[in-house]
Amino acid sequence: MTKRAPRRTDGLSKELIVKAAAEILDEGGEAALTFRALTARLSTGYGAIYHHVANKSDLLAAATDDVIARVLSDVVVDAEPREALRTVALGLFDAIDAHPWVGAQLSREPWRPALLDIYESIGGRLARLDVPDRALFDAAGALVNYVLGVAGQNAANARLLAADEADRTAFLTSVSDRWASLDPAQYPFVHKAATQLREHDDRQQFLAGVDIFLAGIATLHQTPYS
Amino acid sequence: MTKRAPRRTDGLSKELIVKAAAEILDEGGEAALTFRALTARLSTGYGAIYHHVANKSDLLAAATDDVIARVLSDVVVDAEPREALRTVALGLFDAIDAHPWVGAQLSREPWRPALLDIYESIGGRLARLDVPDRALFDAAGALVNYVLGVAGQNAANARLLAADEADRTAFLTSVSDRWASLDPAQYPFVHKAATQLREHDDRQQFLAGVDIFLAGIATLHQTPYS
DNA sequence: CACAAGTTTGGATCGACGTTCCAACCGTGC
DNA sequence: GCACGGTTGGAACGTCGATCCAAACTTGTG
Repeated sequence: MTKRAPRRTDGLSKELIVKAAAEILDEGGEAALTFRALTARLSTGYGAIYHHVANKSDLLAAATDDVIARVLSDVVVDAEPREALRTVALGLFDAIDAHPWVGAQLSREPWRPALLDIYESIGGRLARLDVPDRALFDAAGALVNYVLGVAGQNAANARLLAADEADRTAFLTSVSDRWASLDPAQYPFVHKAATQLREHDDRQQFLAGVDIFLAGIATLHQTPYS
Repeated sequence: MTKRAPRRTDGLSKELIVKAAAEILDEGGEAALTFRALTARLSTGYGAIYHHVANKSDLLAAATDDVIARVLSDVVVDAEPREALRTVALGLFDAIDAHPWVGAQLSREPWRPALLDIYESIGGRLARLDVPDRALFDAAGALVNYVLGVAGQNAANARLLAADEADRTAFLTSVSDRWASLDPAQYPFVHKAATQLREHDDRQQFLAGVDIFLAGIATLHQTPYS
C-alpha cells in the first residue's frame, strides 16, 4: 500500500511554471529543462504541469516572451531614434547573453509574440529615421535577422562553454590558435583574423555590426530604389 | 534459434552514411533523421554506423560541411568582389532554402569547418573591397551573422511548412491577416507591414539586406574609426 | 593452407525523454 | 452531505541516442 504524496496547498499556475522553467534554463542550460526536473522543482506531477501548459514548445515560448517583453519595455519611448535603436539592440544582446536559451528559441520558433514585439520595436524606430516606406520593410527584416544571427551564435557558444569566464578565454585562444595555424594561402582572411578573434569583445563587435547596418540604412534616402 | 541477417558485401563508409543522412533530411526534415531510419535505409545496424560516425552531431555537421563546401566552390574566383559577395550570399540562401536543415545546423554549431569556409569566402572578398583592416573583422562578422539569421528563419519556416507552395501562400496570408488585425495604436509598424509581408519575396528581401550591409560597409573608408 | 589478431558489422539493450492517461483529491453549489 | 468539475500526482508507453558484444569478415604470418 503505497500512499500518494499529499496534494499541494497553493495553486499552480502557468506563470509559476514558466518562472520555474526559466530558473532551470538559467542554471543548467537548455538540456536541463525536462519535465522531470520541473516536477521535482515544483514538487508536483506531470499532469499538473500539462494542465497549464500545452507542451514543451509552449513552455519555452512563454519563457522567451517574458524575457523579451521585459527588455523592450525598458527602452525609453521618446529617445532619439538612432540612439534608441542602439539601446534596443544592445538590450536584446545583453538579455540573450544572460539567457542564451532565449537566443536559441528565437531562431527556432520565430512566429511567436516575442518576435512580433522585436519587429515592432525596431521597425517603428526605423520609420522615425525617415527610411523610405518601400525600403522600411526590408530594412527592418535585415536588422532583426542580424540580431537573430548573433543570438543564435551566442546560444551556441553558451552551449559548449559552462558560462565560466576562464573557459571563455581558453576557448577563444584555442580557436584563435587553430585559425592562426591554418594555411595562409588557403585561408588568408581567417588566418589574419586570428589575432582579432582572440582580442575581440562580443558586445562591441555586435554594436559595430549595428552601426554598419545603420550607416547602410542612411544611404537609402539618397539613392531611392531605382 | 533466430538467424542473424547476412552481412553486407559492399563496405560502408562515412561518405555513404552522410549521403544517406542528407537524403533522409531532404525528404523528411530534421525530425526524420534518426539512427533507426538510417539503419533501415542502409540495411545495417547501429554498430556499423557508430563505427564510422562519432554521434548524431558529427553526422549533421559532416552533411552540412558537404553542402556548404559545394556552394562556396561554385563561386567564380576572380569576379568583381562586390558582385561576388552578392553571388556568395545568394548561393548560401538558395542552398539553405533547398536544405533547411543546413540553416538550423549552422546556427546551432557554428564552430565547424562549414562556418570557417563561409567566413573566409565573405571576409576575403570584403578585404578586396578596400575595407580598412581594423573594420574588416567586424564587417565580416556582421555580414555572416546576417546570413545566419536568415538561415535560421528559413529553417524555422520550413519546419512548419511542408515545403508545399500552396501551404506557403496560405501561411503568409494567414500571418498577414493576423498582423493587419493588430491594434494600429499598439503595433503601428507591424500593422502597416502586413501588406508587404503578404507580397514579399524572401529571396529579394534577403538580397536587399545584403545590399544594406554592403552600403554600410562602404561608408567605413570615408569615416575611419575615430 | 592454417590460424591468430585486428577490423567491421548487426542487433539486443539501456537510460532518458516528452507525452498520455487515469485515479485520487478538493472546493463549490445545491 | 453529496455529486460534480476543475485540478493534481504518478504509472506507463513509445521513441530516441547511445553503448556493448558476439558474429562475420579481412589481413598478416608461418
